[in-house]
Amino acid sequence: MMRVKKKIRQQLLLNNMKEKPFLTDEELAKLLHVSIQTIRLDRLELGIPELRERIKKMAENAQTKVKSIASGDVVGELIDVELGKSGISLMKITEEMVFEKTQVARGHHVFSQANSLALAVIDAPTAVTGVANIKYKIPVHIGEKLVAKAEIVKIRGNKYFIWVKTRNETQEVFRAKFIMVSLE
Amino acid sequence: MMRVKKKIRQQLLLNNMKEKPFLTDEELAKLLHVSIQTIRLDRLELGIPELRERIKKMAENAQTKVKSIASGDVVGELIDVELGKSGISLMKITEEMVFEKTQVARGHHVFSQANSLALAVIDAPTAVTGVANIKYKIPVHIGEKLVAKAEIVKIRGNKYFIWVKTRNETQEVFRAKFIMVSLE
DNA sequence: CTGGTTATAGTATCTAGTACTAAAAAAAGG
DNA sequence: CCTTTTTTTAGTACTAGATACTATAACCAG
Repeated sequence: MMRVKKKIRQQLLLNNMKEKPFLTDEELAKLLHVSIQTIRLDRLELGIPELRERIKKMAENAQTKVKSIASGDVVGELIDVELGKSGISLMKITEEMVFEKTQVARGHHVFSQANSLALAVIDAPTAVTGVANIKYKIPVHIGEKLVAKAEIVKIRGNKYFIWVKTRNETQEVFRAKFIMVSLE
Repeated sequence: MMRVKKKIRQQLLLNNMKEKPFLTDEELAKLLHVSIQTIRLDRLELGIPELRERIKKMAENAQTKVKSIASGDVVGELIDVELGKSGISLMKITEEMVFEKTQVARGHHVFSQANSLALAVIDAPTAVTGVANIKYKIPVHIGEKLVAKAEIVKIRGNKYFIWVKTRNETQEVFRAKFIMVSLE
């Protein structure tokens, strides 16, 4: 029944890789009670690269990820902005944005897109959100592309009144009224 | 004038490390036109770890970072939750949350904390945000600790009316009224 | 021109592997 | 039960990218 045992061991190996990818062949060998050579054969068969390569890849991915978060002054992709008037932003709902259970997007992501857009359309050096009135009309799911449209409806002193409406492919899913305040 | 040259070279080395930390001693040696040994002496003096250690650290940081994002079902730290009644959440404003220019927190982070908390206090399997009424009272800066308190004020059918008030060390910085809708 | 700093050279050693060969052990088939 | 095949273990040579250490060369200044 070694044929079964091997498959099971390789499955265990794969699981281990996902959970803790920092183990050397030696440690893995001890963990699975086989020799180092067996581990290496298994890695070869399964196409799992060596520890250093694994770590390297993680570090590389990390770099790009950190960058994309750091440069995340704006949530969503600004498609078109007419400063002081209106703007359009696009955002795709990814795996990280949804609840595992329901695959429904966490509310604050939809909010973040709208809030970022509202901020982007203001023709002022620095501004903060003052008031927001928000309505989530229907839940948004993974994979959906959200298009948010912002329109400045009124400016009074240093206060900007902005409407943002967000649609998915077929209908309006969210709307918000912001009052943004420009500083200084 | 070798004394000056050395300092300059070490400064160059540091800059290189920041920009592209994936270079081996050998590549660095070629880049700075010195021998490998010189590079190693410099690294020793400057306390720069070897390539593999550098990569490892990046990968480790990445993992914890990814985890904290992935497990980010809840934004902020839940200190105390009385299901169906009230809850308290703590969040520290970090570098990534603020605008570079002003060091003021982006509005959606404060919102996210409140929204997550509102969701957490509901005694229902799944719920989404329906409506939110938000007021940012004063801008929040890097390093501040935000304490959000949520209170369920009314339940009508599948609708939960929740107040969230967020304070920093000294005053109230944000308040929100949520209507959350439990699904099914 | 001599002394001290800075740079280079070279060797032994380490880790976590690859690549390869050989042999032992286990399981399956007949 | 014996043979064949599969699986596992053992062992050697070699690699990259280092550390640690010693020795020597180059330079520059007083």
